[in-house]
Amino acid sequence: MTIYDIAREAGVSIATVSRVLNGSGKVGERTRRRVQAVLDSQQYIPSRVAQGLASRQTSSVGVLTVDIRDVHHSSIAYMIEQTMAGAGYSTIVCNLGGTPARLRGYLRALLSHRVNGVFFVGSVFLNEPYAQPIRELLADVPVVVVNGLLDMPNAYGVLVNECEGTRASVERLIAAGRRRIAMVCSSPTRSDENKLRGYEQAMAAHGLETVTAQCARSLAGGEEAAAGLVREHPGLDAIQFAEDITAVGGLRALSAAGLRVPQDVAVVGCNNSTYCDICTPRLSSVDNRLVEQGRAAAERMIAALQKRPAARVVRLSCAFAARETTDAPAHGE
Amino acid sequence: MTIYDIAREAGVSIATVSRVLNGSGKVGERTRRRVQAVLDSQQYIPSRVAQGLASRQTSSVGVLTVDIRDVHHSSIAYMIEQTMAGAGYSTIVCNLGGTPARLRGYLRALLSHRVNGVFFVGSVFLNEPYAQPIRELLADVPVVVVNGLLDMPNAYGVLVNECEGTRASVERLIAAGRRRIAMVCSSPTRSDENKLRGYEQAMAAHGLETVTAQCARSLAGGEEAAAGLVREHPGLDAIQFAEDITAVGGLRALSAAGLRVPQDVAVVGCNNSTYCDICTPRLSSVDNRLVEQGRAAAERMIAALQKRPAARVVRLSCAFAARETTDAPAHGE
DNA sequence: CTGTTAGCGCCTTCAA
DNA sequence: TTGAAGGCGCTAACAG
Repeated sequence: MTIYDIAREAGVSIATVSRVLNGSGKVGERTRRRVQAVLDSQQYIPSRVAQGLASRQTSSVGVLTVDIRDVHHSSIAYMIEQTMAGAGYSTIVCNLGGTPARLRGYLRALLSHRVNGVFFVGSVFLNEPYAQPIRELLADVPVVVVNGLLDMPNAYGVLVNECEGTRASVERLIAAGRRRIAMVCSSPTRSDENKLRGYEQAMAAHGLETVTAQCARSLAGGEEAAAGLVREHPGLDAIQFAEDITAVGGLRALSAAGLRVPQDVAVVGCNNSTYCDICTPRLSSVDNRLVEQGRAAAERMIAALQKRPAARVVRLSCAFAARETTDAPAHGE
Repeated sequence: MTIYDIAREAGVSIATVSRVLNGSGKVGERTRRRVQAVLDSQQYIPSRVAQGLASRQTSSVGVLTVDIRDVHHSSIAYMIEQTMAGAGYSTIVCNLGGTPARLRGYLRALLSHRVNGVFFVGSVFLNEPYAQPIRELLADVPVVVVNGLLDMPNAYGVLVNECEGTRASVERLIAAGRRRIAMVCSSPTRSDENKLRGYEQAMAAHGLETVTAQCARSLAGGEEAAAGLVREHPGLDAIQFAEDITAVGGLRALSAAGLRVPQDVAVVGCNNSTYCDICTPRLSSVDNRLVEQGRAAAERMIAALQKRPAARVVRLSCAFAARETTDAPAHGE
């Protein structure tokens, strides 16, 4: 079924069919209705492939993510897909894995599909080994990084103030009387750098000594890190983690070490994921607004695709999700 | 940059360029090398859009899922994407949500993109409100259901023996001395029906009375269900859940009711997801092999795409992931 | 082994 | 307002 078939049956030319199909150009009311009737009765589905070839509009976008099994990434990808679908775009998802090795391949695939835009989920993509191929290959389509901004003219970004969010979280711990607070990072990204900076600022503001650790981004990683921390820093009374999953691991280690949470050690994660409600005790977490990140990214992309003017950067601020691993807030919060 | 540009620069015709591009037809070694050189130097990326229009091979597939944020679905989608990518296909994902309302729209979008195949993740798609539009619209491309089989000639499926897996799990509980075992289902799907059947078979085989409950597919749902169960069935000593997430909720309710797990009540989930290691105590779970499901589905699709003969159905069997919410296995396992 | 030539299904001037 | 005609970039006979 092609527009030729429709045109013949409606007794018009394909140009007219095309016009009613995408509401472009002037079409007489009568002919429009006649054509539309045929369109409906035939259950006609236009070929985006042909449309794409002729107009360069493929109505598709690509989403590059490290691993969609990660709740963090899947919730952003979900919002992107839903929002783009609402605007008539289909979403191609790519799971890159932990290294940039397959990045070029995926970008070439997306380009060969002539996607109209590309999303990058996560600040890893700001690292040079990723950023370089991106700048090199993606000069002609809008690019939006979720939680970051690439240095290229066609790039847009949504930035979450994780530095401030973490600072506020640590300030909160301090306000609750915690003094020996450690921070555990788990990935070499801008995002983690910002969180760390927030932690350092809060500690510095109160003249407190910092204690930091690095670990693998996994339950076991967080477990090890926390175990090491409490072993080497006996008086520790709080730990701020850069990820919920590592924080959950931390919870396990603390429990194993005979420490009570939050009485002896308070714990805070980051991402405010489902994990927070699943672990015991329920994990308090810095909420970096994944849902809003995803939606904002998609909306920014849509604006770019429609060449609507809009800010290059969308800024979001974190919230704090208080649960059971931190002290109840002081009076008046 | 098109094959015309390449052809001109290499001093050959576009047909030759096309041939070396997809290794079809005979091409002299010398010319092949010459063309290839130009291809490389120009960083040429063929347009799958044009290829798709000319050959109907778009090198893309669609994945319909209820909600990719669900770990269950995302791990299958992940495996599908990775496996398809390995075969040169891009994956378009669609999050349908809990009702079939938007199904037709998504199918039309996929069809207009002329995807070469479609995956359905989850046995919900076997329910008639879903199955009907699928049969109606998807007669011309291979369709594979992950954990189910649709009744149409071009459909393939991977089936996990969840009935048997659940039966084995319950048998295991019985072998450990449990007698008053309840089962909690959480979605109106074939999958849950099978699990329930397995439970019933095991109970019947030992002349035990069944106790079943239904709940929302969420932490709170499982929590409520378990709370109700222990309230109304005081002697309960084990609960088999159809999902990890509801089992985790159950854990919370049992703890709140002052019951110890597994001493007083043993608990088993299903899916063997990351949740199992995050909750406390760690959840034992029926492992329905999500990874293998995803991979098998993709491999089945690839076979269909290449018109390679292969079984219409791939059958997988469950395993059991023993953790802390069930008794240690009896000697000799 | 290589080139010529139709399409594939649709968009988009340009005329009428 | 409507139609005719030339691409878009590539594949696939069909000739040579």
